[in-house]
Amino acid sequence: MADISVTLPDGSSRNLRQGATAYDLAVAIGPGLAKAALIAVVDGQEVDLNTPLSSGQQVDIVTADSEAGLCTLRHSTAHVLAQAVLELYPGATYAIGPPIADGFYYDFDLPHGASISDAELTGIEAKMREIIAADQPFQRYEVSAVDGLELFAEHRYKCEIIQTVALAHNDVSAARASEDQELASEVVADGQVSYYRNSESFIDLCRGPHVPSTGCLGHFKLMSVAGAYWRGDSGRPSLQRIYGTAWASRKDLDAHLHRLAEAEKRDHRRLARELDLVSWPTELGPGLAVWHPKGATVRRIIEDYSRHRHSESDYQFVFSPHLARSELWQTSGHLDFYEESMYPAMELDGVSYHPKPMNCPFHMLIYKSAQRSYRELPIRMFELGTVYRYELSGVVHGLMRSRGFTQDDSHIFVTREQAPAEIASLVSFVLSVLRAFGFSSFDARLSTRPLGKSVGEDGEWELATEALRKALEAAGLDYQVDEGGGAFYGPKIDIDVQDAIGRSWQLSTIQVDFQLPVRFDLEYVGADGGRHRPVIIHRALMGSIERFFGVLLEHYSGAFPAWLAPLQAAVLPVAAAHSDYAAQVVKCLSSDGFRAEVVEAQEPLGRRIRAAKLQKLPYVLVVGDEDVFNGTVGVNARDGDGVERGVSLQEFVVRLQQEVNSHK
RNA sequence: GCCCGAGUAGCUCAGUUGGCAGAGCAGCUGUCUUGUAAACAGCAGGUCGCAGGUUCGACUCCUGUCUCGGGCUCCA
Repeated sequence: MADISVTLPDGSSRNLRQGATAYDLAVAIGPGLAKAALIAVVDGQEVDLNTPLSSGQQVDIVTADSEAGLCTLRHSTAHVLAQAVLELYPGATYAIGPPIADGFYYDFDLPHGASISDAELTGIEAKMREIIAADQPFQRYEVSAVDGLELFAEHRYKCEIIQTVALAHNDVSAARASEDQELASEVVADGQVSYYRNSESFIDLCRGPHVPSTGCLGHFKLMSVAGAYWRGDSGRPSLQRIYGTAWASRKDLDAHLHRLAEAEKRDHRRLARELDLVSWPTELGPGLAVWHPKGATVRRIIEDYSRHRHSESDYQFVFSPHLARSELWQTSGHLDFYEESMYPAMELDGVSYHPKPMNCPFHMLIYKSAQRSYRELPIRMFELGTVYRYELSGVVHGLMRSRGFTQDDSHIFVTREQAPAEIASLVSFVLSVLRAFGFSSFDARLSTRPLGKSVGEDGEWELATEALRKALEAAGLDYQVDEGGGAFYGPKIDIDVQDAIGRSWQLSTIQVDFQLPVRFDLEYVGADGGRHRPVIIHRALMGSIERFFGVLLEHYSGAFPAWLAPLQAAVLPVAAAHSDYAAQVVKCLSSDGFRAEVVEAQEPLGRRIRAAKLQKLPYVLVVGDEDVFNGTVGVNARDGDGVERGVSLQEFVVRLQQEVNSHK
């Protein structure tokens, strides 16, 4: 009876009748699996469940438990979204709708440039639920590109995709190098195109696979609507993009929505206001912030720590002005490659000046101020240098993306021979400092030469790129390669940290530069008495102090560890009679270098404690009659459970000191 | 820069066919003198982002503009 045999992931094999599909296999394995099955992976390729199997194939039945299954679920939900929108908005056309992290989106073009408002999402969602309740099958068809063009004749974006794919088929190498890979992956690649039919009236161009029917879907929510350029190109039409999230179960969906709510609570812009750290008066303009005393205290501690670490590691501290003659930026190459991000020139006494977008040229001039010997190298210059960059108005975002920010910027001048070892030690220095701030998970990215927008010789670029690669490998960091993502003057490593809720933030960057030494004609005298060109390594560790502060704020959700907290302890007298003693406690703490304040007994104790808790202070110390008599404090720790009465002041000081020293 | 959305008291937000501007919290004053997450009462607080327009009359409708938010593109 059984006339084909397939292999399962566990290595076992199973016999099936001729013509059996992947779904039949799932049924044969068990009813639970058959019910949960979404797609199959046959010999490494994802296919629909109704795909017939043949003998000798390796078959894996995929459920929503796996990443691939979840992606399919999201992709299929995107199709249902398209079906709903096309039904609800006659004349609308659709572009692409891929799965993304946590969900999916679909891009639409509405007739007469109409737009969809957030309020309309409810109606679209309702229509989607109707489609899901109807349990429509996703049926796959394959046709030639020519037939595809006819089938989707009314949908210009689909036609464009088909044409792109047809073109790619004619010239495979061109397709590989082109930006159209993502589009090509929408359909099959052998000159045929595939599409799916859900109902009489709805088809969508798609490579697939899809879940068997819309009834497999349902745990989703439409999140937002936004503009997006067709194929990500600001020169092309702007489409309406609807974002949604979709999960395998109600529970997963709820958990995701809960995470989003938690993330919103940690938004640094919200916390900055609630904790009185930073504000953005509109009088200043977009992307420009002022630091209030509490925020400034945290910032000062961050900067002092940075100075301390740099000092320990043989950096020399330098300063430079905020402006320089435009010729300097001409020499450095910024006006050729970076001008669109620079604040415009200002004329003074017939001379043109630009505000600085980077600190490097100044450090070049410092290097050049004397004849340098190989004995001096490496020279490591460090500056907390404030730079100004013209960021597009739509991208400024609190402290994370601003128009004025301070870099913890270093330029390290080395010989070619010293470069690899220096880079390797820089990577470990960077990681060590980041760890001191409580980050423990990192991702790195190696960015290579940007074609067309860079200077220098291929050989130099390769050498530098290799040195960076080796440093990453030596540090044991996982990294991805961003082809063409380098700066105009050299390749770079970027290091991202993951915060407490798993989000990634780009902070550190290490960039090798063979160009600036040439542009500024930098030299050193070698052991051979000859003149040689040094190599420069640009390095920002926190990147921008502003962004770093914002990331820390979100990472800790505003509850800074004691060493960073703007106020470490509030001292609360139970009644006015204990006020003098509270002042003594504060004086004692202050004299040991701690940050503490009395909160006088104008308000009931409970209210003052609540206020201190809302400010997320590490410690609230309550002092009453017993404490005055015994020289003790009542300790209410932010992270502890309950309160401790009668702790001697000395004991508390020791405890706080340990906490500060350990950065916990 | 582009698409969409939003700007009402320090903060969070109500405010409909266009007709005198509202609440809670915060602030101030007074009373209360308090032992671990919100005492009580009163007061004050506004060119409804800004500028035009429509209207007898605009927070409300229209236009422009600024700022903010979500995206796109870009990036530390």
